[in-house]
Amino acid sequence: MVAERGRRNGAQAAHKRGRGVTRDAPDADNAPTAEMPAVDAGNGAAGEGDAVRAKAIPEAAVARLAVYLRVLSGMADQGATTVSSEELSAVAGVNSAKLRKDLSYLGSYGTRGVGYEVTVLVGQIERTLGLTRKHKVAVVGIGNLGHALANYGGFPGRGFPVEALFDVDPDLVGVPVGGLPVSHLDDIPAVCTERQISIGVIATPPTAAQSVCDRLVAGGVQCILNFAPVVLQVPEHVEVRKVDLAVELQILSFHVARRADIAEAAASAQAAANGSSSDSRVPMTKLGLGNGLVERS
Amino acid sequence: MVAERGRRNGAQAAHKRGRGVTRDAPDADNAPTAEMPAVDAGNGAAGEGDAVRAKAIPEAAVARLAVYLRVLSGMADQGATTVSSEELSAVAGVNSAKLRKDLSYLGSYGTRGVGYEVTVLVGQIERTLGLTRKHKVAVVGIGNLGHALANYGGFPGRGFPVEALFDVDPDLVGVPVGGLPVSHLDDIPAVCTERQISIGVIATPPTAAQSVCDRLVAGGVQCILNFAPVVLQVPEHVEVRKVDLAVELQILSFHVARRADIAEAAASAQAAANGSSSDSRVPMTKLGLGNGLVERS
DNA sequence: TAGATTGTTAATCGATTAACAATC
DNA sequence: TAGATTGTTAATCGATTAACAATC
Repeated sequence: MVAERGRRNGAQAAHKRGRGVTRDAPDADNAPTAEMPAVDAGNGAAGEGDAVRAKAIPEAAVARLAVYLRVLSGMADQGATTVSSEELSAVAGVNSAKLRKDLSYLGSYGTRGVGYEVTVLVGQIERTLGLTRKHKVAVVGIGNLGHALANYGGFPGRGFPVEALFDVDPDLVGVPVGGLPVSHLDDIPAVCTERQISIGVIATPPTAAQSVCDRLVAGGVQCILNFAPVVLQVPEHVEVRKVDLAVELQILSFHVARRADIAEAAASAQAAANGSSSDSRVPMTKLGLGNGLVERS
Repeated sequence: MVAERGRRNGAQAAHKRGRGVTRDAPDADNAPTAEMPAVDAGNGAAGEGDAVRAKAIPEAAVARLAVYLRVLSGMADQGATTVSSEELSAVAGVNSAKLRKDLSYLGSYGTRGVGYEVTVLVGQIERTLGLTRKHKVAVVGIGNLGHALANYGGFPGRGFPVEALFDVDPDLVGVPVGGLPVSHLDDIPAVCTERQISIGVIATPPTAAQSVCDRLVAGGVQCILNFAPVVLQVPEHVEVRKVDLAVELQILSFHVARRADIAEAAASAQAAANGSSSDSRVPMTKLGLGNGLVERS
């Protein structure tokens, strides 16, 4: 029942990620100090210039940087040359202070009284996100979703070329999908090593996911994007992101239900206000909605 | 450049969500104490079955509840009847205190010294997530991804039946996909209203997304799951979740890059330690991490 | 200089988690 | 009773954001 030793629990990392920074080394968590500090401490206080970037950009900020990048690219396409934090934050849908703080992780590329140069910002974000190099992708599980992913035009720019496809189905092996022939699951380690795949996308049924994950790791894959509804166990050095459709839908379901509850409460509160007082024991207090909540929307 | 009035910015909400709770009732937040304690103190264990749920479950906790539910269902299938927070948290990959706190939002369904009854927990989580009712889903954009989603077996259980499909392509309209005929984008409001769709899934190209979103909202859809890489503007009462493949990949890219930097830094620290000091000038500037002091424009 | 906007500080708010009293 | 485990408290940690000095 307990996670295997020597493996890191993907979900845990993911959850921690929510809270924090640079969560890849959960151990390094309370003592992140294990190896990094050695490096940092290496050049002591002087060490500004160093791999400071690597230090600590919160995961949430990284995700937002990717959004800013997209917005900025759009602006650049429309000929914008300069943008203020106020403008950019409005379009990206974040607080402008948060935006400036996020951008400050990149360094100091704005001009007071003026704003940011769009192209400079684009370049810096790309650099920080490591988009100046290519990351080869393998898609495992060529079902509906895998098929879609293999053909996906959405892999941003040409920075994430799909260079390997895998499936168990012998009928699929050898068949080209999106111009690339499908290989067998058994060949994952060899093919990934050979083609220098750095990102593995798992689009298999849940039962196969862990085994596929293990083979990807054996093939030297550094990061995994997991669409299978399972909590993957991976070694320390492997980063997992999870996209879970079921969870997304269930979160939405929760909100629908919550809203229904609120409406119901409002209705019975209304009823109560309309006269009969015998039911006063029920709704308001129970729901803990005492405040302006009701009339808000 | 600024978000339209009367609309809420999806991304902003999403980001806030990361930080927070039930943002809709910010008031009830700091003073839940005002009324609740009275109630709770009053009957302690009583009044559970109720809409207490509406109070304040952090979004992050909701997402985890969905994960617990999946794990518990698996355990139930394997015949488990009871589970401790320690076991469940290990499998779900979270801290056990966090798990207990999350479960405490449901009410008090454990037995000290024993643990939780699996079936009870499953039932309570389902109730809280609103899974006791059906949520009809519409998929808009029947391209690769939409196709996959329309056929997706992954929509959990039968709680999220796909009951409408839409696309702009006249050649697709009328064609059944996964047994359901595709309707035209223009019919979104009418069809959604008629079929009582509560969740809209947007799988269109980014340019079409906002307009599709507006029509879904016009059709009375309460929640949107957005796969298009755009920040959607929606009215207050509509909940948006976003799944952004590009952002996921870019986050992974960041981690690959960071790791490379760390390795490099470690290497040069090593080199430095080994004697020669002349190379200390290289990596720092090269990485452009000098706080931008030098090359400020 | 006057106006604008950045970059940063510090206050605030929320989420995580160790620890433990309650209690089965 | 002794052992186990929950539910909750309080300390801690991190993320958000208003506000403002720096400065273009």
